[in-house]
Amino acid sequence: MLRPTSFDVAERAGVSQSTVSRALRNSPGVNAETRARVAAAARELGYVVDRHASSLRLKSSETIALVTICRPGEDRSAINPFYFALLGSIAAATSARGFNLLVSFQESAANFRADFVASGLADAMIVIGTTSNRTAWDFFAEAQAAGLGFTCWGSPGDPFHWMRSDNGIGGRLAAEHLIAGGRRRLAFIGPQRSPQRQFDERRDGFTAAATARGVTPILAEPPAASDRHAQGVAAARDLLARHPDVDGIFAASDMLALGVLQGLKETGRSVPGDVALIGFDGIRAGTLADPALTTLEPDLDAAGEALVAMALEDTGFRRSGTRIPVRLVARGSA
Amino acid sequence: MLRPTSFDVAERAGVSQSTVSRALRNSPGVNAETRARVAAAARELGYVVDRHASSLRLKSSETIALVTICRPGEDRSAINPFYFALLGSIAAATSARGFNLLVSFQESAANFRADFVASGLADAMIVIGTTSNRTAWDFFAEAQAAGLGFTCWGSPGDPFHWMRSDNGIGGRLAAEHLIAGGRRRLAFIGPQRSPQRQFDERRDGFTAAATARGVTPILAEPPAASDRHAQGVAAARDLLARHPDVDGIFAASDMLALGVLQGLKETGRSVPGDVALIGFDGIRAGTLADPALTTLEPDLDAAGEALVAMALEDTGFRRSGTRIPVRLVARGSA
DNA sequence: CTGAAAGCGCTTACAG
DNA sequence: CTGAAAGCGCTTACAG
Repeated sequence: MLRPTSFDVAERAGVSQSTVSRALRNSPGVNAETRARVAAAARELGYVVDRHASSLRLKSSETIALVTICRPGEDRSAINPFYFALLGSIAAATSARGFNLLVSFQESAANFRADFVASGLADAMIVIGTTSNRTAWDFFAEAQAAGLGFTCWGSPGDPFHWMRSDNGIGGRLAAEHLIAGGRRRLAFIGPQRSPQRQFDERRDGFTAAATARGVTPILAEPPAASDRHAQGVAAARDLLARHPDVDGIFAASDMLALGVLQGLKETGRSVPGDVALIGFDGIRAGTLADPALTTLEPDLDAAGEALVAMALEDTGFRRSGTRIPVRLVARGSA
Repeated sequence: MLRPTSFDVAERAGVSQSTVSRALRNSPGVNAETRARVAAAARELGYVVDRHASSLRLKSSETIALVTICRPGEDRSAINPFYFALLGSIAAATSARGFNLLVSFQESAANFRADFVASGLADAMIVIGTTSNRTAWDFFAEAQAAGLGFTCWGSPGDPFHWMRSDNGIGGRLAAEHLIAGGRRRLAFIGPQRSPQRQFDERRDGFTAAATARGVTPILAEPPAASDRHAQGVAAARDLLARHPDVDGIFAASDMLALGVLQGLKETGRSVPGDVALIGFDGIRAGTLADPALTTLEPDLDAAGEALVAMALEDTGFRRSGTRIPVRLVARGSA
């Protein structure tokens, strides 16, 4: 018998198929002794409930679909590790509820898909990933408009149900930390025209806090490049060429900051001696840098839990705009 | 209408439900005009085939389950990035076949699960992840024995259907590269008693090639620590204390190598000046190190494709023991 | 080329 | 507390 059914278990336990179902689902009103006999029969046969039949009947699959948007043509190993970490925390939150996680990496029209809930495969969908793939975000905006709802990390705003870090506070903490360390010639390096609001929020929090302390930061848009790291390298070179006296930099993300770090070294600057540097995201690679990267670290466990909770909320009621707390982790670079 | 069914589409298109099913599945023998009318009706209603009903009927879910074994208590962001990259390439291979990917991170008895295929949720299961969690691998060995088969990356051997890198060749390439660079006092740093064979293979390939060239490498077992990076730091300190004249190190993995790099710097060694260093895995963080890490990089696209292909093979016929090619990527550290 | 009908394996309202 | 039966939404053999 390749795959036993509940009828096979019923026969072995000497009860009806309905009783097997009730016993295995821990429905109330099943005799304890009967329940035990059914459990034993199921174990002996290696019986496992068929999830398709069960989900079809219950109209609920107890699974979350997670879409991670990538850069077109990007190697999978080049995906920003922040998103892998977020994926991991979403997986943890999902499994803590006994849910399954369906994962999909999408980058172009060739593999765009937003119908996981419509097909019954998942009860809710979460979208995370690079902010730089506009085509992808446009696709998901259309999907949302067509009724294929989802919750996302760090979105452009209103049409989406979103969640993001406490970016403004993170920016403020960065400014305070740099100024407390005696830095006065500050710069922010980050995308200024991203479709997503998070970078703007980091910049604005940083600028406001610095300005309040009498410092006006330079704002630097990183040049276009293959990825954030390459952008960081180039941005550091440009910035130092134009403003050789900069002594404190806040980069909008860790990958960008790691590039900036390399760029600084290449232009002969010591970190943190000549220039103090702070990133954002708390990715593991930051701890491996030399010097280790000081960063703003969002509480990823909270993020995963909140994303899953928000996604599972009935479509009618979703609290959009949840903020995930961030903390400054001071390491070697600032 | 919350979720239209094929009956709704049938009514709108003025055909029977069976015709809708045939038209949407591109079954042969459907009039072109009928097919178009059905497609239009489906589009207008936003109809998507219910995958549970479909899978139940077809007895195939077109999904792969991927289990990633973690260290107990390990933070999700601390998972070795090699496994995230492998996850990404498995996702790519899966989606290229039009399959879905169910992802599960497991670390202890609290969340061990191997019944994805038995429950019909997936057509096949792949297991990857840390070699250091023996409890987990024991659990999966039992599952395998109980008939819950799977394909895994870098396994202990015979009871499993496995696939791994061409570790022996990688070890040889490392030895050749170090010796060609003039190094003579070589060491291998890596687990010597791992339940998995991969580290042994890397060591043996390295040792054999070095010995053939008249060099006998020192073999160093890294001390126990929270993760590979921490092990690497400690291992470098130990090794240099005992053998101060070592001038070439091959570390069994990149995370270990990154730790060794830090340990070398802490003991005042320059890399590659005093000591040349080679890792294994090709993780992204290696490119961010200072100096960038020379490494043996497996072809992850091939690995993902092969893992999926092998897992999907009929249970009767599985070619175990496929080898994934590796290439030496020379960067700054050696 | 198309339709009526059986059946995939469950869950649960209904009856006892 | 337990059983017989309906029905979740598909796919496809069978009949026309």
